[in-house]
Amino acid sequence: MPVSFKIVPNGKGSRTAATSAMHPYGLEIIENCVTRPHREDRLFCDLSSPALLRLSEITSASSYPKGATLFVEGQSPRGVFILLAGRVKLSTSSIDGRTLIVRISEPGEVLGLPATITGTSYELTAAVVESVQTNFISRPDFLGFLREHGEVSLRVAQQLGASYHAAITEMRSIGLSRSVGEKLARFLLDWCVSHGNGTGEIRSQLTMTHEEIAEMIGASRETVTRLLTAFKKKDFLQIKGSTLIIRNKSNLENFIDSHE
Amino acid sequence: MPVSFKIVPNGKGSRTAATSAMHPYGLEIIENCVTRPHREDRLFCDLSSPALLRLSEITSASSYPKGATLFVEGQSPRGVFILLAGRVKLSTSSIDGRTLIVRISEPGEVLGLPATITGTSYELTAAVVESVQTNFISRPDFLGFLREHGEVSLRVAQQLGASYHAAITEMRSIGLSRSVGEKLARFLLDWCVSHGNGTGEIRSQLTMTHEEIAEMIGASRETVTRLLTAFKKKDFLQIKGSTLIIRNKSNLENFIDSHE
DNA sequence: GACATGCTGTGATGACAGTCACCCTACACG
DNA sequence: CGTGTAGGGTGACTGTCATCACAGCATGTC
Repeated sequence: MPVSFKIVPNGKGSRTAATSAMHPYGLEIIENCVTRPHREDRLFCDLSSPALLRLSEITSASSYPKGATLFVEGQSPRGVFILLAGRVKLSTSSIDGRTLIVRISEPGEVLGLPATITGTSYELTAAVVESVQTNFISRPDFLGFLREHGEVSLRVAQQLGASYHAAITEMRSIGLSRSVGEKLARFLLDWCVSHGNGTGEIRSQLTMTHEEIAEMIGASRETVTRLLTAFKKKDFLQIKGSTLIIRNKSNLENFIDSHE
Repeated sequence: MPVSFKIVPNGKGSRTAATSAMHPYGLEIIENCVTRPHREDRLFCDLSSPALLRLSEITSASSYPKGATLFVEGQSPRGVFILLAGRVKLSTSSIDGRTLIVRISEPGEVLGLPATITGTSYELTAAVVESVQTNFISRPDFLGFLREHGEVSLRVAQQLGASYHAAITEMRSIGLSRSVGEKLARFLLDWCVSHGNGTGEIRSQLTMTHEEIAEMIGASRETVTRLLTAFKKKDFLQIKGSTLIIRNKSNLENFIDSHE
């Protein structure tokens, strides 16, 4: 299967266009890399041409519908998935079905990297929430590639470092909050930073159900509902359809600080 | 100052044989380090001699007394610390002084790696709890070393992957437990796995105060005290001085499962 | 249209655990 | 030897939040 690797020159590139645009084939991550510098997706930008060539040989594209799972917690690692389009929910769960959503991955991210590198089982389950297109690289191919092209290992390490950082931040939020309200407020502010429209704006699409939010912050669905209405009453925010508008960011921040 | 790097020979792999057998594709790092599978300290075993030589040039030894801090959360990364002796508490804290202990590091581990690799600020604070000896490598030296010796980057990546894995496990435990009792039980069982005497024994030194345990599992000191006495009453465990004896491991495990 | 299904909103209830308050012991240290 | 400090133990009280239960309100589907 022919796979092309575009190297996109530095450009402005509206962020919304980047995400909504479809990525039929190839590692257009490169494009995302340039337009969205803060994402953890620099794995394969700017490689030497032999490396890119080899990469194209070991990469295979595939798509998955909503509801599919790329891999399951505990499985031994088959390889890495480079997310080209769609969104994937990374979660872990206990025996009784309680679930903790660790992250919602977006195009440009690489999934399954830690497990593939270390050889230990996948630590999370990757479930498709919006149908996705991926480039897959099998573990043997990937490890071979890293050995041949040492430069890439460093990138991989950086990527893993960033993931670690994110995990610690998440732990802070879950472990150090006094109340669920605090966690929710933190979550909403974080969400607007990463999914807002660029300039630190306060309006963004909230594409999750209350249930899912609850699973992200470790609370019950009802509590999330109640807290959201409480925030609305206090005029911290507004919700129109799936659009979340933070009306009073500093109040929300104060709310966090006041109880901590 | 002369610095020696011990190269650990292949050990007899008892129950770890299963895991190490799953890596047929080279990258023998994991296999090489069969002896203590749970420690993340493989970074510099078995390097080529030029690499070792270079490493000795950029490494500087230093010691710190109890109470000292190697680095503080939020600082920009100066470099990595290789822990030779002593123990270090890795924690994060909120503005009001509440603290979450993420990990107690032991000899062989490398501290500050994610921040040094990514260039972002240290995500944790490293405080000495038992006076330590370290080998320090400054960030520029370390990055230069990685560029020169590509093989090492892969090890670094594996180390980071392992750290990520540990962080996720920690998050699971904190985020998915229904009660504090559950978290404590999990913590105690984990502790005995990593600090027990080898063969999965059920007796180990518990070198932390109730306060510190509380900070590890995100609970209050009083609750930890009460739960420990409750566990004693139920004859799950015994505490003599600083020795913890799990008297009934399966009961403790059942206790976890029953409420989950 | 009838029906099922998924999401949101809300009340009542109760348990868990954090907080405050205090006491006790051990141990270091002048 | 007294005194200070760090750690452990316990009771009383209270707030938060999970749980159950059910009721609206969309959406899709037959």
